[in-house]
Amino acid sequence: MASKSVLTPQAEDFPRWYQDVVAKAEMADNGPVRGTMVIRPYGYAIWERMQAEMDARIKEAGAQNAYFPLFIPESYFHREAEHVEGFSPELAVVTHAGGAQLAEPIVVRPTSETVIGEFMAKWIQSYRDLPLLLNQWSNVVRWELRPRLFLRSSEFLWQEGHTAHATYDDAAAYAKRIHLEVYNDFLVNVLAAPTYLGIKPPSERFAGAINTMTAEGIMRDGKALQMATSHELGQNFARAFDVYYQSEAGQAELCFTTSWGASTRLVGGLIMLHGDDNGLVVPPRLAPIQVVVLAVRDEPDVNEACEKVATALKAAGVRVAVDHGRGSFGRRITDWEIKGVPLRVEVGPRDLAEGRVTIVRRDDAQKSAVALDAVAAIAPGLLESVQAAMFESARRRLEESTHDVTTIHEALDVAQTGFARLAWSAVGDEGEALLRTEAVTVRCLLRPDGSIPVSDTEAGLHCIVAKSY
RNA sequence: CGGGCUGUAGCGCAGCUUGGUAGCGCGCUGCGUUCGGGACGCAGAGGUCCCGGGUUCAAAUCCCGGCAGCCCGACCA
Repeated sequence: MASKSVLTPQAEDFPRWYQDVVAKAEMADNGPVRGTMVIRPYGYAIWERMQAEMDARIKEAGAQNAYFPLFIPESYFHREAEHVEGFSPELAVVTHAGGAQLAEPIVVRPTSETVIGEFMAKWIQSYRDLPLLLNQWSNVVRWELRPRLFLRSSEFLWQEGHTAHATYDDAAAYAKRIHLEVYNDFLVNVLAAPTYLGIKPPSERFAGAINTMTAEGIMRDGKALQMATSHELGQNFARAFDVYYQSEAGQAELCFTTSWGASTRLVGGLIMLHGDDNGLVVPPRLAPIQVVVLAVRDEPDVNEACEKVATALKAAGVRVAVDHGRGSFGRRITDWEIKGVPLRVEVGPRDLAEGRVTIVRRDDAQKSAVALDAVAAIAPGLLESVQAAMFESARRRLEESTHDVTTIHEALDVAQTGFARLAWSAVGDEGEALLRTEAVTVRCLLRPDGSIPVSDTEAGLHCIVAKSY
């Protein structure tokens, strides 16, 4: 009867806890090839919810979905010097196909700036064709040296947006719009993930970008995770792929491009941001299953009441699952807790005799007795309050884990367990080098009021320094 | 690519020192009893002991050579 913990406690061994959650919540398995990942139905359902929420916001921002090939000619990568230098070490390259060696090796895309640049050049003729706003949902391959499920797999799923604009200002404004209206809106309102929004220092920029925006979240072990990123590519890729347009004045002008992405890494972020010693905790607006209706006993009366509650919840727009399977009640509770379903409705003969059921919140384990007929009316509001409480508690953790310091050495100290915030001018190249000796990096630069700078050369910038995934 | 470690049932491991019938826990199958916080009994299924070679009457065990994986660093959505 007595339950010992199913998962390794976070405080004992955080990485082990993470692996336990991924396995026991049936989210993913390691694939047969090193670093690859099999995403199981529950993990994929969560990703599909992320996709749906982000896709709607991307379309709202005016971008259209398209699809470009997995295979890219190797020569494309050599057209942008920084890009090839940055990505070469992690490319998977096809040298043989159809039983023969290929004349030119084919790269399995690590990202698609190059191939999309090639086609932008074809499609853009006039200023009337701009801006061109594209997005694709795809898989990409990066041969990482130390893979971890969801956080850093050799192959991962993501969306990558690619846009072309007539002016620098228009490109910069669009990249920022995506960062705020797609990513931050999703992170705050769906994932309940507070982050620091800022720009990367030059050393951490995307290979080929002139400016990279990031959203840096804090995980429960105090490490940072980049949750999404938006790049201003300037004219670098446009120049490499001849993306010109004819202006109103009839002149040939080079476009300005952007790219931006969010990946299945967010699933790993979800686990480490909200998860506790009992498993995953999924924010209600994200959850593929928002409420599980649980029969205490597998008996006709109880099952009938479960179906009734579930039907009412569905009618109220709630995503619901019913569990009147066999097996002990305790075991089934534990399983649903590990999966992080926000609300559990327990239906048992004892409560039922009084016309009641018990509702249990996943986030704080609070139980309340509710009239059978009132569940559907109460649940939506309760889900919203769980959502709000989860964001608030994550926001407080972020705030309490961030410490203002003045020197690099203090920053190093703080970064062992959390985030250090200090003047960017106090860091410099030597400071960054020193931080690196302890696996600490500058996560982002931001203005004192927390807003996103235009460039790293702005005066008076702060920076966030931490260990990261 | 440097340093440390490990390959035995689906998963986690013992057995190896001292060679001799392949084991334990969890999981899985069947039946029964259970079910308000990981239930229990009984009966079962499941193995190229990472691969190749050597020593030996006999190798999971000893020797040689491969291969794979994990952890720590450099890289990274």
